[in-house]
Amino acid sequence: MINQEISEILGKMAEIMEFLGNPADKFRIRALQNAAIAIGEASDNLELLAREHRLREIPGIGEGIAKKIEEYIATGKIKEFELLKKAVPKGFFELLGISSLGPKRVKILHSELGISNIEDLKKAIADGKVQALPGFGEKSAQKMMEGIDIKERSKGRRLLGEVYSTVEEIVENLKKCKDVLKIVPAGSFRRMEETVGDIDILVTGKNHVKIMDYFAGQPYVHKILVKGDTKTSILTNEGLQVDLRVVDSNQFGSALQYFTGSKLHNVHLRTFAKNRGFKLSEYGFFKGEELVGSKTEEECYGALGMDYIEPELRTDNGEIEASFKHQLPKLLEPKDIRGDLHAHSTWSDGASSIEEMARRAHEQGYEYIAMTDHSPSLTVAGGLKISELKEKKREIDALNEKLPIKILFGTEVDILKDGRIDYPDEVLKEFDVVVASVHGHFNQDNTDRILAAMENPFVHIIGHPSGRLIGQRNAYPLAYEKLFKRASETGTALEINAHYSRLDLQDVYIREAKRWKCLFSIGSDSHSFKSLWMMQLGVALARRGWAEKGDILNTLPWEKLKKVLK
DNA sequence: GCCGTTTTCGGCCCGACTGTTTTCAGTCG
Repeated sequence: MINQEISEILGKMAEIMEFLGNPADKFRIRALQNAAIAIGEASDNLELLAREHRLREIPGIGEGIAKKIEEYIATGKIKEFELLKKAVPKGFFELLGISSLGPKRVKILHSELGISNIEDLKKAIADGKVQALPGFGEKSAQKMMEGIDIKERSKGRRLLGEVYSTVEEIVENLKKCKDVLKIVPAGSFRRMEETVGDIDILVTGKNHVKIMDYFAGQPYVHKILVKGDTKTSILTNEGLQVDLRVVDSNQFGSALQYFTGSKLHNVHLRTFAKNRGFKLSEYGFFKGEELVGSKTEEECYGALGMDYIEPELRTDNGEIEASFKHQLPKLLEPKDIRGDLHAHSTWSDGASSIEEMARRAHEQGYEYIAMTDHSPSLTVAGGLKISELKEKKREIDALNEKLPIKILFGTEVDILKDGRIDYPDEVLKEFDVVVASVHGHFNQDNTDRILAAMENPFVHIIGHPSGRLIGQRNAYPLAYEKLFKRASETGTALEINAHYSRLDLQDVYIREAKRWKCLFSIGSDSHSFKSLWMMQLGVALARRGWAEKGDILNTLPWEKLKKVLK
């Protein structure tokens, strides 16, 4: 999305300016960095904001950066960036990607040894030239070689759902260390961002050294990157970086607050607090010299006169002000979910039978699960022909007689290229739940197709509305305002697809759609009973979009849901 | 370059770890 592109450019501009090293640019650099992060996490599409001349509503964006953004939207380029790029060696950003190398040292390497890319650097280290530079030594050369190795091994940020079980395993493993009292994963994982760069884990315990030794000695540790009394960083065998921080129990709250971030949330919170005479750090919240909060996060926020802010909201998008005014939403919680409204079975492209799916759903505490197998157009996914539906219905009816959970007769139909649905109305009306999704023609604006689907009285839910696959396929262009308006008018729910590769709608749009009073349904899009747990990711996504229980269809008991769907 | 319960000027979050240093700069989060 355009936000990511612009965020990257602004960040790179800051890096180049640091490289150039003009002292007068010190705070300009910081402003660019702040803006880059703010845009990366902004809950609004920049193109949309620019059109309405509302760019400066994003904290950190002023007149100068707003102009640059408008320039990029209009021309696809930022002139100043094009000029700055000419001032750095070709492999500059590649070199910066190496851990332990920043703009200052890249500059020395370039001016002293003419190093402009990773290959040059490897050679200079092999020749012993880097080690001989003032300020550099044998150790830093070795660090750089390790940094290159890590860069080549790691695949960048990973999907939340892909690291989920790894984090659970590491937490379970750390529990076995008898010096550890409390363990909580922090950072982007706790905020449930769609991707995570590394994993931060916070523990409390008396004997810091023993805990660090225990952690560093585990079989999943491939390499120790940093090891100290309060922080140890390792690389797992799969190339995932895990940072372990140890604090005393009485500092758990302030430390958890700090290590949960986001960076922008913390910077804003500290500035906010500083203006009121407080000083915040991971060791405590202080008013002057007096400690006013440190044991729990509630105590810390409370000391500032604020309500507790849920981790998913800590993106610096108005949550600090809302908390201070006691206007935060009461967020949806996992226990509010009574069923799953999007799941597949062996009837189409799933790996589990309806019975297996239903049994696991019951174990998760659900009252119902909708079995929404594909429709005929999706031949690759074994979509059901009309003639097969009766048999599937009979199976569901039989299972409903013997299982302690209600199985809903559902379907995920295709929205065809012209907006029609690929079952006729007299077939559609037999289903309990109809999810309508776009499964083809991704490279066009699909607003009209989806609007047409919403007009169909038998369509209850628009599945994965934007069609994106994280890191693989961009969302197709959509006029979101039109969709939200019509969804609200027709009572068509928008899906919050919980599958970790989709997470669609995104938090940005959930929040926007909520302003239009749209309804949502959360579906795991599971193709196996083993995937039903992904509902948690969908709940977290909904929370990141400020959604409350009343916004979500599948918080309703079946008897009420049935009426809403009709 | 951004921002405002002290401000349209004068500040800009705070600390750990590392390596190369005799007191600190660079990097990272």
